[in-house]
Amino acid sequence: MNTLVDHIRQYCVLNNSALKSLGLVLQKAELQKGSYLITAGKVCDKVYFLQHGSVRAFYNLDGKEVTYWFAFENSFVTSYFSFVSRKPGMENIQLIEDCTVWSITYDQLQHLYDKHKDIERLGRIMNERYYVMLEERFINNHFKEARERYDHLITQAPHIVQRVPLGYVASYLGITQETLSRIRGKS
Amino acid sequence: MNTLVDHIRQYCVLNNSALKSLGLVLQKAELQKGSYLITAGKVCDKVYFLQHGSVRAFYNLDGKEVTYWFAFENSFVTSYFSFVSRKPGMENIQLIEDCTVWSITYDQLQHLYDKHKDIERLGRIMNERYYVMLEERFINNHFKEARERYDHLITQAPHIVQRVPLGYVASYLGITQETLSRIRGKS
DNA sequence: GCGTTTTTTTGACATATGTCAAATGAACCT
DNA sequence: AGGTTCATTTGACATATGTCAAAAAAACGC
Repeated sequence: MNTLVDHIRQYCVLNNSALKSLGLVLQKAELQKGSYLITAGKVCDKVYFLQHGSVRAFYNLDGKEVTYWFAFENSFVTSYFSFVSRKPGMENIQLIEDCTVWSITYDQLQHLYDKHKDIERLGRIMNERYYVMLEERFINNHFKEARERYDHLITQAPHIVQRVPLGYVASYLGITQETLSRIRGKS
Repeated sequence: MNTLVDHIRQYCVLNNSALKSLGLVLQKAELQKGSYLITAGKVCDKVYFLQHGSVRAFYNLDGKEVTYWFAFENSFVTSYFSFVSRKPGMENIQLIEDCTVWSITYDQLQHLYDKHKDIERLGRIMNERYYVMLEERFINNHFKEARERYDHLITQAPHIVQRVPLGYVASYLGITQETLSRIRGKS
């Protein structure tokens, strides 16, 4: 759990009482490549912290799997829309590699929010940070050509290309696998 | 200020003490079409609540203005990245119509966060909601064709097409003005 | 109402990306 | 090592969208 605590410290400092409450509810799990954290059509009931491994989130769009983000060690993972709105989501989150995760349920988290102002603050700040990351991604993808998006990816997040099958990466960049293959061939 | 208070009530309930503190720091302003709330290269120091009117946010990319979102009455507006990270941003926010706005500075807001758990919670919940909205937009734009994006826009947010010049809408959809014009011609 | 400016549409053509099918290459299992 | 599966590349062609220039339409000021 120390990796998680270290990670949280980057966002804000929690007092000991908050840390202790958090420690009491966190559940550790080791999961296998290919299994799912969340599947479409269900209400997402947990937030996960990824200690080791990687996952992808994908939609089914017109019968095709459309991967739209990845997460790696030291990040939080959930089906954001579903978790926040308490409605069934459209997304699936699947392990790309074997993972070690820590999880907390929605009710547990709300209880921590009520009980500890520090944790409410942590939630507020984390939401801010994750918003900024999504915004950056949005701007990059929306206004640049496929080639530029790929170049940006290999400089900003080379681990994605290294650890993720090409088909998923293409989908992530919003292009077909063939186009990505051709872009790579010319670099 | 009542519109703002009503709006906030959609997210969560504030106790009277928090509401009073909020009322003490909010500044009202009437601004003219064409003027700017925020310009590129500066650290954004305020969050605005838009009571009347509309604004657009745009980047300068290779000498071209690229509009990437709009806001209308009853919504919050800021240069999210810059406001949160306290760094200069790349974005400009300009009034499309005359506006009535309420504003609060970064320091004032942090002070309210410290003083009132209710307001910390409001911040946390608002961040969640705005994240979900951005995510929805991201998914729509990233994985659908221009035509579908436009159709989605006129059903989900017809006021945008009605109140905003076509060039800005095209940019928002990630296409050129000519392409948008042709799409409209065929519907 | 009339000229001026801004916004939107249209045309001709260039380019980027998608689609489908097949070939190649890599990983995996026994 | 050989066969099987899965991942990636290549080819030929279709289509969507961009670019540049000009025309048409709408909004604006006097």
